[in-house]
Amino acid sequence: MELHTLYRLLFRHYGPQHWWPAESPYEMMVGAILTQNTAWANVKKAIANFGEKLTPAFVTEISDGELEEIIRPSGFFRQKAARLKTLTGWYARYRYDIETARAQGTDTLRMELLALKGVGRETADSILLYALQKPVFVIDAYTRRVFARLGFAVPSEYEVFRRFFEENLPRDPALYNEYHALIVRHAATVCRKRPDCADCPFAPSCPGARNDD
DNA sequence: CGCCAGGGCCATA
DNA sequence: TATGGCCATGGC
Repeated sequence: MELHTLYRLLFRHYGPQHWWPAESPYEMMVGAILTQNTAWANVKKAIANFGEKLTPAFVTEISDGELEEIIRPSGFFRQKAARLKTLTGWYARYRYDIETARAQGTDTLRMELLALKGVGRETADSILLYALQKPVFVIDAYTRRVFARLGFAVPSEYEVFRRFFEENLPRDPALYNEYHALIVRHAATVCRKRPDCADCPFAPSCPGARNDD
């Protein structure tokens, strides 16, 4: 089954997902840090704790301790507070302006993000795609799980798996955006809770095997 | 109760 | 390259 065919099945089944759920590019970046190995419900609590003050200036100015208390519900709050400071420091290079950052080349932006302590491949790629609208396909645990279950030989190397998507799909950020969102929607809110896969959009292609992660 | 969630860093072999 | 320990909260 081709990648784009699987995308159409997901889209037909779940419809548009309107990702990333954030009111600004900066809020999106913050969410990318906070959601590291963390349920989104906890991230929402942390983001809500910012109130109307979720801005680069605010995060830069408050103390580490205060920031930690705000994001506490998202877990790993000490390291994540430090990571937010680091990421915001990077954003300052572009005067906290998403269009200024976006004018920079994708490869350069990716290298800069990966150089930050606390920003790994998935976080970097999420920011590149969802905040900067760059054509980068995001790989996460759900992507591996879903495609392993579909019978794909999922590469152990992140970059290899990412290239697989980017080389077999049109170079379209909007498509990558929707595709990844649909994978998460499928894996996190339906497939996981219904092992019987009675209403699986991939049926009968998806064997529904559980020994895949 | 235990399990685990939209990772990443670091030490170790 | 590939594991394993660690970080922490909250929903189920």
